[in-house]
Parts: sequence; C-alpha cells; structure tokens
Amino acid sequence: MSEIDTNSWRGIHLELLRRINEREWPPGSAVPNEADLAAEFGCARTTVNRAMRELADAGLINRRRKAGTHVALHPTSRVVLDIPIIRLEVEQRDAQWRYGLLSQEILAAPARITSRLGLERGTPMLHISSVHFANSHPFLHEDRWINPTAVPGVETVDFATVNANEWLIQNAPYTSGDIAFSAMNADKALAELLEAPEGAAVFVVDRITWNKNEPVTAVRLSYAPGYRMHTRL
Amino acid sequence: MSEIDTNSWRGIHLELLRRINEREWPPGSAVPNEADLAAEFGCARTTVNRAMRELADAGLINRRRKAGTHVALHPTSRVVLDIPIIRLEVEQRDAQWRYGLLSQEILAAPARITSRLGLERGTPMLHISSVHFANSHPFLHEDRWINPTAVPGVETVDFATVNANEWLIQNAPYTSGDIAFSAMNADKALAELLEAPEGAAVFVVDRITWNKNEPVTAVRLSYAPGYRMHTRL
DNA sequence: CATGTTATTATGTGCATACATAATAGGTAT
DNA sequence: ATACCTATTATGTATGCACATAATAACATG
Repeated sequence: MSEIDTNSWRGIHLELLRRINEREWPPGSAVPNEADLAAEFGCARTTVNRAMRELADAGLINRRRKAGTHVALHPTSRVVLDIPIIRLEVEQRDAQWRYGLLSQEILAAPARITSRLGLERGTPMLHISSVHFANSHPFLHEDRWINPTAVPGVETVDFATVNANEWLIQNAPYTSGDIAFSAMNADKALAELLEAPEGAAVFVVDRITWNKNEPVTAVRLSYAPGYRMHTRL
Repeated sequence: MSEIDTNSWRGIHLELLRRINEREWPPGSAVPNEADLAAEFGCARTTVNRAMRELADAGLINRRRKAGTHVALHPTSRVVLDIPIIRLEVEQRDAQWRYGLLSQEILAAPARITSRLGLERGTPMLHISSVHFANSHPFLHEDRWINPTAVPGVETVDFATVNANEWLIQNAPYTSGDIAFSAMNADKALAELLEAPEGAAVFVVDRITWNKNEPVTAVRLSYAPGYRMHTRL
C-alpha cells in the first residue's frame, strides 16, 4: 500500500480527491476549512490551500470567502486542449509535413469576417489560403484573414515559403482570443482541396485573436475527414 | 495609465506577460531567475514563483531546474473547455431541456467498445440510447455503454425518468478518462433521430472513463447539425 | 580521453506568520 | 420591519526562511 504523504500538497490533493471520489464528501457537501484540514494533516495551512486551489481550478470544488468550500454539485469536467502549430501536429503523427500556398492577396474583407472582428465593412485585409499536407495527403485547409494594421510588415512576407500559421505565432502576439469547434459538410471547393468526397463531414476550428482590442487575425482550419482531436481527462 | 502592482503575483504575471508579448523577451530567450526578478520587483521570491508558475501552466514558458526559465519557442495555445452536464448546457442557451429514452438493455458489447475499454469480447454491458432536446428540437443523441461491475446498482435504475448523463456524474466517479472530438456524416438512423438530412455533418464527442483501471463507461454524443463548442483563449 | 564523482545552481516545496478581502451574520437605530 | 453598520469568518495573498530536488558544470581519476 502506498502511504499518503500528508506533508506534501500533492499527497493532500490526492487524499482530498479520494474523499470526493468515494463520496466520503458527497456532491454539495461542505469541506472542512483550511485550518482544520491543516491540523488534521499536521501541515501548514498554505499547503492545504495549494491542494485545494488545484481542486478548485479543476472545477471539483467551489470556494467562497467566508462561505467556505463545497464539493461541486455538477462537476463539469474541465478539458485542457493543447493546440500546437500545425507542422508539429503533423510531425507528432510521424508524418512528413508539407505546405502549399493557394493564394495571398489583399482584399476587401467579407462582412462575415469584419463583423466578427469589429472592423469597418470592406476593410482591406490580407487573405491567405493554403493547405497543409501529411505524407502528401491533405491534412487541413487554412483560410486566414489578417488585419495588416495590427501586424506591420505582413504585406512584405512571402507566404509561399513561410507558412502563415507559424509566422504569425512568431510575429503577431495576441492578448486574447476566441476559438470554436464545429462540424461542417465540405462544399465542392473544399472537398477538392482535401481530396475528399463532396459533403464529407469536416472538423472545423474557427479562431479569432486580438491584441489589446485590436483584431489580429481570423482563421478557419478545416481538417480532412477522419481527423480526431483528443486528450485525457 | 494603470500602474503595475509589483507586489502582487497578478501584477507581476501581467508584467511578465507584457514582456513576452512585446518581444522584450523573444521566443527561446532566457528569463531572469526568480531571485533576480524578485529583487527587481522588490518582492519575495515566492511571489515571482507564483506568477511564473501560471505562465508555465499556460504553456508560455518552459521551466527546468538548474537550466532556468525560457520563453516557449512555439507557444502552443492551451484551451480550457468546460464540459457541463447536458441539461445545463441546454439551459445555458436559454432553451428548455427535455430528455427521451430510446432503449435500455443489457447486451453483449460490440468489439469496438470492449477493445477500447480493455474488456473481454462480448462482455455483457448496459446499453443506453437516448436523445436530449432543446426547445423540443433534438439537441444531441447519447449512445452509452456502461460496465455494470464498475457501477453497482445501474441495472435497477430506470433511465426513462433519470437521464444517464446526470445519473452517472452523480453516482459513478472516475479517476481518469479519454475524450475525443471529431466530425461525422450522420447515417440514416442518426439523421432521423436528430431530424437532420442524411449525411449531415455532425459534431461528435467520444468519451471513455475509468475508475482506477476499471472501465466505467464509453459514450458517444452526436450533436445536431449547427452545434458549435466554443471558448476564449 | 572517457568516465564517474562532486559542487553548484535554479526551481520546487514547506512552514509560520501576518495582513487583505469578500461575504455572511448579528446587532442597532430609525 | 427596514436600512445601515459592525463583527466575524474563511479564503486569498505576501514574506522570510529553510531545505529538497533536478540538472548542469566542473573536476578528478583511471
């Protein structure tokens, strides 16, 4: 049997997890306060606090000053997704990455883009369309709009040799963003690019980023059919 | 101008974020050590440590003992998704939630389930098929397999009156799990259940949970077309 | 020169203490 | 009762100190 180290926040974290999991502290019930737990475990309150903070971050308990700590009634499972740059994502699958630029031009951005970014209708933006390949098979289509005033110098970049995904991460910092996942039927054009049948279900990631209230870029990644995004809970 | 409170870990966290974002500390560069930063900000090392830990958790910096702290080369954006129980998800959209059981029976589980769970082929499991509605429109189809030996008492539950999603969260704790997101074309049966055209792109969540190496449940949630899962970065 | 040993260094963690802050409970005046 | 003020309480955070631990660098030894 592995003894619990009640002197380390990890040990205490595990023990509290156990009490919650085994319904020793059922959902909704009050958890003893930090001082009491510290006394029970024979450690400093700081240590209990650290353990409890992790549980709160994971959504398993709710904490409020004075009101105390309670086991979450509906423990929303909190999933952490790491979204790497596309080249690495391909290489992590032991596949060879390749990138092909389809078009790069300054255009009046369509309303669906400007409205979401909070820009004037018809603002000139840099539009980039490209495909990332894994072992010569299409992996995803990247459809991106960049706000040139937020990213000085983009106009001069040749996105045939450098891919936009990576260049932006290196050169266009953002302070906040919005990301959405959905499923879409591939239209004829997309289907051709992804070498998939028309109408095929495609996993889509829409991402928008801002740098201090200034919109930077809006991108849609359409993954070739069969793509799965997964993590552990 | 808002002054930075260099005495609070939040203030320091913001200041470090700024230095990273504005390329004062470019990707790959070394960050001063905790002691030096503490001296610079005039605070305790503990406070700097707290701020840096947050940055490390967010994937913006990499920390290694002795080697020191470095700004991440490819800052993988880390997304946190909260997956609430389905009823709450519907109600958060200001819609009325309703639930309908389609079937509940003990069956020999198909190979695609048992193999992923690490169970004997043909193990008897409780299969539950149900639909969740939002304002009387199908919201998602829940296709679930439960391992009865891991969840004592499931056989006696009437899942026509209690929905499996909620009952399990309350009664079947898990210690680990696996979750995957993908897109699929609805087959004829699913399309009918979701009141969608056959072949419609459907957002699918596959989740498997274990309780200390014992498989608990495998579930597939197929969302009605149009569903978007989104968060902030 | 390769290899194993030993310092050195930066982060990781624990503790006691103090004070800050949010939220509730209790009491007082109107 | 209602509104307002005032304890009280549990969590949140900062500090100085100490020691643990991982990883590297420096050194010594064959």
